[in-house]
Amino acid sequence: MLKRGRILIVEDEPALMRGLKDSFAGKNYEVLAAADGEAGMNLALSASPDLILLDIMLPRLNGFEICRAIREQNLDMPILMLTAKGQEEDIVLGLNLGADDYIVKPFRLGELHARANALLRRSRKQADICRFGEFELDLISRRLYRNGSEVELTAKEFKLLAHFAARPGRALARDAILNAVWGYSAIVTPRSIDRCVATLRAKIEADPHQPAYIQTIRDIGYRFEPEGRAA
Amino acid sequence: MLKRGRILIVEDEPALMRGLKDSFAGKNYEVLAAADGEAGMNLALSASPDLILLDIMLPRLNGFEICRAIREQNLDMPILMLTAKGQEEDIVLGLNLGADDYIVKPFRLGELHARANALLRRSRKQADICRFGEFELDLISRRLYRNGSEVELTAKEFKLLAHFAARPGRALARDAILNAVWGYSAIVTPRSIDRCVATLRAKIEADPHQPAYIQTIRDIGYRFEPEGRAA
DNA sequence: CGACGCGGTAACAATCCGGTAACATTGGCC
DNA sequence: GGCCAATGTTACCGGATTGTTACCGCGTCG
Repeated sequence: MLKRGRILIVEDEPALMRGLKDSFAGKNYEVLAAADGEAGMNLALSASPDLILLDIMLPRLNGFEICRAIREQNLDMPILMLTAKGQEEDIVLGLNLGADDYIVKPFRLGELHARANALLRRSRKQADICRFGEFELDLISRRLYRNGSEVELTAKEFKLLAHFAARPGRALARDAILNAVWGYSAIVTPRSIDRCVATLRAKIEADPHQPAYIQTIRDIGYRFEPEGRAA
Repeated sequence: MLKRGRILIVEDEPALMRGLKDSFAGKNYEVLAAADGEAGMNLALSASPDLILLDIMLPRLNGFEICRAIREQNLDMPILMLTAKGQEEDIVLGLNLGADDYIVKPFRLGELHARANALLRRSRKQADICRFGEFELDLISRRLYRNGSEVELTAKEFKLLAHFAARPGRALARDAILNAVWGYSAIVTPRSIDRCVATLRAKIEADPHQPAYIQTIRDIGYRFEPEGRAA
């Protein structure tokens, strides 16, 4: 059955963790769990969840540090802080570090779900089908069509193109792309990205030497132009 | 002075309205105010604010109805509900109707600001454009347009121009520019900056010998005049 | 077990800044 | 008006960055 989204829960108290896990799993979310800060950080970076529920007082690495580290990596999944620390300074600090919402224990489960949904709703902006030029990228069936006929993509190519298509017109830094598509821990040459872009261009560009969709910005990275190059 | 964003406050209690207005205006937001639901709805539709602070119990049209109506119009500015109704059902209802956050009176002003900032931060990522003269500098797509047609810039030129555009009308010392644009540790001739300014002028000035935008201040550095030279 | 395809690295080629140097010009100051 | 310092201008070169090709390891599937 199709999941509504992947949620990472970082919480060290076993009872609460179990409750959260069950309640979100019961609502048909895919749940990832981490009981300490380091494990949470690793999962956040490697599993690219759609939402993170983040406790603050955690062993090894606290929630504030995790939050800042995630944002420094240019990852922008929503973060909902979930903690007993209800002082205004803590709330302000958490939100300023890049959290999107902050809820104080003890909380009502219904409210938590509603807040989680609100965050997911907003980030889920991305439609299931992206159209650009004469192409259709179907994120559900993971297929790309050009004027109705399929263009076969490899897994990496698809992920990269989906990343591009979700960020039309924006200048994307090479390292940000590497983080998002390859994962933070991937130890790959910066050249891998060129290579993947090259194969993608070969498949979607009319003239790969004059790319209309995937433009390179020297010294920066790439930019995806859904309407093709205006020039 | 450049505003950080346009906020619409819909609140019927005059004292609270005044407090909110002052506190946001003091933080350099542009504030729109509405004292009843209908006025709020009209402003939401016509003024396209970047954020709406929405009371629920309002004369004429309540906050829930406004929220739903806005979302039905496919407007997606963030909505922060701000109300004395702290029952879980109300919170869940508000969030499910399309609100992005919900804060219960009495609230702490610092928390409200932090939450408003968090919402703006997320939605603001969409556009960051500096205008000057007939130019538009898009910091997101990293492009410069003159009357709609693109002017190609190199990485250094772009960085330099962005630096200028962010500091309109100010005399900028040469070494300060070097620090900011080249980096504190760059070991370059002071002439590099002239060179880069020269290429920039060649691209944006009508007559590079009579620069209107990038003026040199002898013995000091340069000054960027967004409206062109008054003389 | 072999073939194949994906995805990565390495090596090479082409390009493109961007820095320096050298010279021209300007402007201030006496 | 002339000298000097600061800036504009031009030409050139080196190196970093990206495109491209070739190759290889690994997992999958027949």
